[in-house]
Amino acid sequence: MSAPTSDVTVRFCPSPTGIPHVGMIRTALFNWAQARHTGGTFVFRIEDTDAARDSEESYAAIVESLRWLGIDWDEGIEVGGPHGPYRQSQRSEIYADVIERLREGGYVYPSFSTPEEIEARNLAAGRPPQMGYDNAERDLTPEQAQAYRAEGREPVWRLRMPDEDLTFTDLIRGEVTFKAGSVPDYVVVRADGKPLYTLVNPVDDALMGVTQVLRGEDLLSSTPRQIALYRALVELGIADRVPEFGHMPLVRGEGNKKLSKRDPESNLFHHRERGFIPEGLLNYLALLGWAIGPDRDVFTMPELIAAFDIRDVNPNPAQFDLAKAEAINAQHIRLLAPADFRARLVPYLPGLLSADTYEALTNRERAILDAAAPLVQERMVLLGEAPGMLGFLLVPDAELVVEEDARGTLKEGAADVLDAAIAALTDVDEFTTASISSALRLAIVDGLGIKPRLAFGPLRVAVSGRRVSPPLFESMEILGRDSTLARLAALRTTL
RNA sequence: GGCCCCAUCGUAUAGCGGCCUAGUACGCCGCCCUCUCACGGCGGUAACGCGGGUUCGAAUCCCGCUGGGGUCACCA
Repeated sequence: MSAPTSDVTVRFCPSPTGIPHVGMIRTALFNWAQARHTGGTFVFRIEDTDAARDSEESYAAIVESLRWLGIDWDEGIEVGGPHGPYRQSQRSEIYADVIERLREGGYVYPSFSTPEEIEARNLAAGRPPQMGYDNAERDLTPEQAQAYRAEGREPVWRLRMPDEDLTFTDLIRGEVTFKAGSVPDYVVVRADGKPLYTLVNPVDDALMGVTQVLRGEDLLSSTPRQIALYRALVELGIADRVPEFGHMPLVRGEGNKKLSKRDPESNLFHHRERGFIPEGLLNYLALLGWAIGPDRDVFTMPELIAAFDIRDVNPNPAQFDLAKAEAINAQHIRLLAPADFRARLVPYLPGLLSADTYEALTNRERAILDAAAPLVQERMVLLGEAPGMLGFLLVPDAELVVEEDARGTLKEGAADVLDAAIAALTDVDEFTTASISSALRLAIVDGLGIKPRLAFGPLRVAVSGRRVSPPLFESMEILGRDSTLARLAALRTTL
């Protein structure tokens, strides 16, 4: 967020409906990366022109998402800038003025047909009903318009589309041409006078100096309409130029449909709750359509910024693969500095800790985390695994739950093993990992002649209540002698 | 249906005319390490949709086909 060193301006302009979607975040990420790579400006605008669907909750969630991920913006909501306001719901006067100029210039015309009438005309003419508007009112006379108004009809306003082929060079796909006549004149102003996305999006891009429009492929087919409007804005002196466009591939879900908003995997917060860290999720999302190099797929955001160029993005759709995402996340968890990792664990241990930040914890809690975090850092894929991995260290002995599948692993000799362990650990001088290890090996492996693999299973179950746990001797050291012995004895009495 | 986009292992990708008997990562399958699980190490499985061109030479360029996707609102 320093002064721009290039005139590249990109923007992220979601409409605040629903929960933040990973595809939407990927769009924000690529725009941000493009701005940061080029030294340009990243604008964050909100397209809330649909009062029926927009919500403040959604707005807040989107802002929170970007903040959590560390995607910052130079201009836009909350931070302001020279082209504000950045919420379209607050820009009505601006649009009213543009609409007036569009009318005066004859770029838009009133259209009185209802959707039903349009469909009826298509049917009557033997055209498929999906063909849409037939441009029937392009040349309505003032008298005809007056007649409609006399019937009490309020028109929508449509932009006159050019009658020739429309071509542009997509930054990701190269040259794209739409055939003349394939895009009908479209509505830019509702009957109630309120502008639509089709108008405000290009208008704001123009006013905010956007030079590259980078968005999802789902908007590719609306590009000719935007370019047509843009040309009008240029002629009216409202825009200096038509921006470049780049259409990013869609993020697909299982199968090959677009990742649905209904799918939990599309929900950014779902991933956060499960314990994705920003570094991991962002890295994975960047991999959907982009690669940093031939034999590498783990990288940091500074590395992404250094290497990113929207022109290198793949045009083909990418499937969201949770397993791969988790693997990438696991790698980033391992890359975290130990203290950083430890601190991030805290919010994922609700109910097991007395506070939700490391600093606010008790000394004992901090000591446990200090010792235990390094033991689990390379065993975790998601921070949400923390309660399962560390819970036994934070719970009073009496409240330890021995899980059924863990108890199920106990064999005949378990009681003898526990007895031998209790005896050995009672006598051991220093209750440290090294001495615990040697004492137990001496007593059980050597003493009872039981293979290590079988010797420590019952102890693990007794101490952690689970089949899988952090390293056993280290865990015992953290618990301390009293707690360890209490747990061994507790399990012993149930055999 | 019209328009538009896309096409390399199951997935994400590298490849931008010869370095490709196609590389990497995830996944999967073995083996090693090992107190569990991970980590790490070693090995394996697996792809250029099809057909025509262009070229000395094509995964790479062109055309067609096939397949998939997106979009056709007074939503964005």
